[in-house]
Amino acid sequence: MAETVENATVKVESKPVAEQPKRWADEADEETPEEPSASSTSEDKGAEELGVENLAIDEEKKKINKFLDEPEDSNIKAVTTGDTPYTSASRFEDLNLSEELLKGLYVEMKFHKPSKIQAISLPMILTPPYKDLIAQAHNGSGKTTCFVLGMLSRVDPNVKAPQAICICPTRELAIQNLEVLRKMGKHTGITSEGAIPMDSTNSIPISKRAPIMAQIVIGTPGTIKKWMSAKKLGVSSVKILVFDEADHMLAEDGFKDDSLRIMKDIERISSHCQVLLFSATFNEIVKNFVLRVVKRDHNQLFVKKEELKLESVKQFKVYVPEELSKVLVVKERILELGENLGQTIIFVRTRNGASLLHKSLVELGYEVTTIVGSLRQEERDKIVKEFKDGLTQVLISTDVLARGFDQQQVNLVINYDLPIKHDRPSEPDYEVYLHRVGRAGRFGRKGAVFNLLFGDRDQMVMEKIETHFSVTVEEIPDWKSEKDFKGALRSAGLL
DNA sequence: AAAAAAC
Repeated sequence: MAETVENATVKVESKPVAEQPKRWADEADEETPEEPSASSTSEDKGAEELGVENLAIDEEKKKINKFLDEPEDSNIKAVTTGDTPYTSASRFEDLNLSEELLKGLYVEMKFHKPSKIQAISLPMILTPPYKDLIAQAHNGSGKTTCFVLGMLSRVDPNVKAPQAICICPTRELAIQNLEVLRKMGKHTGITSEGAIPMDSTNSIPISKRAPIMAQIVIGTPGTIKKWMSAKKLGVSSVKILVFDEADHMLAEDGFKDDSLRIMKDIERISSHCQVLLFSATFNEIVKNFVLRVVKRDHNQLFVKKEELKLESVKQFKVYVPEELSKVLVVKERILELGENLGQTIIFVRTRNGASLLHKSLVELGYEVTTIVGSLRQEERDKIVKEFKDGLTQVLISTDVLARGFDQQQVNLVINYDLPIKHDRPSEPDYEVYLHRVGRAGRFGRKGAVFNLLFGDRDQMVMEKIETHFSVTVEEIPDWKSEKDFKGALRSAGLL
């Protein structure tokens, strides 16, 4: 009951309604609360229902935390091992944060209260004995705040040495996380540094640099590894190690080797290092591996894959008669209609595809920018900055931006190509699909995804995606009909 | 017939 009152006060804001970001906290008000009986079942029964029996945790110590004070948490399942009790934090004040950090949260970040995942995970992160944590939560639900706040809070401001390291899959994500960290930690005086590849022109080789003194380091695996082996990044004081997009960081075809190497090197030198693994996705294979990577006594938060889709983002599919028709759909339907709907990201499968689409749209008179990993570093930074500053409306991207990229004005995502497994092109890459969808609808905002489909393979891949996430993706009957597209945007709440 | 990082 207290929740309701609090939410009501939270909603008072001076911003005009149209601009006001929709928060998960608001979304929760509209959900039907979980039936009381469901949360009062015995623990054993609860464990079965939650599907934790196949998780590699100490059976004797297994314990389910239901967080009864947060009924809207019904779709995040918490499993703790050991006897440490955790209480969900309904307010940031419940977390013993410093005044400086609270100021960062309220004044700089303009947060009111923890989101679901923050309420559950932060006590787990911040309570001794600082157990490892594997945390899954919806796209745009505020995972970054969990680990950034975790790092800022656990760092001792008086120790002038690296104490927290965060590893991300792309330089864009590392930069973004560093920006969040600096904003949130503005009043704390805690120092930070980005360990990301630089253009050779304006960078000093690491061998000639002084050792890193920053208290928090956020970067990409290659550069972190390089700094460590060059003995410029000392890890003896590191007490918290974060993997953002952890499923990808520990996937066989991701950064598994680098990540394990870094983790082992740190844990060998720094004895009590807490490891945090965050992502919106953990497929079964990665999940099973990840559970073996963390220490025996750890905490877990997972979401069922059927519940991962974002309710606020409506998905559509449209069949086109030939591959080339996709350009026309983008141009004549989506871009012309989408002009005033916020920003758009168009995902393509290959760098070459990105370049071809870019040329076509520019020839047709559209202003678009394109980002791929092969661009020069400063060029990448410029394109991302322009998009984040709202100077560009439409961004073509490979999967370099599929994960984590946070731009609240993105309302439209176009899958120009569906994400597929590179070794089995008839198999969708479900995780990438979900991450791409998650670029729209940040923090519960409205959004739409258009999947452009050509041929039997696309149809099959799309069907598999629908089955996997138990979602029906509405078909737009006629790719040439402006009316159909308008109807779609209207039903997505964008028009 | 991939993208990412970085060698």
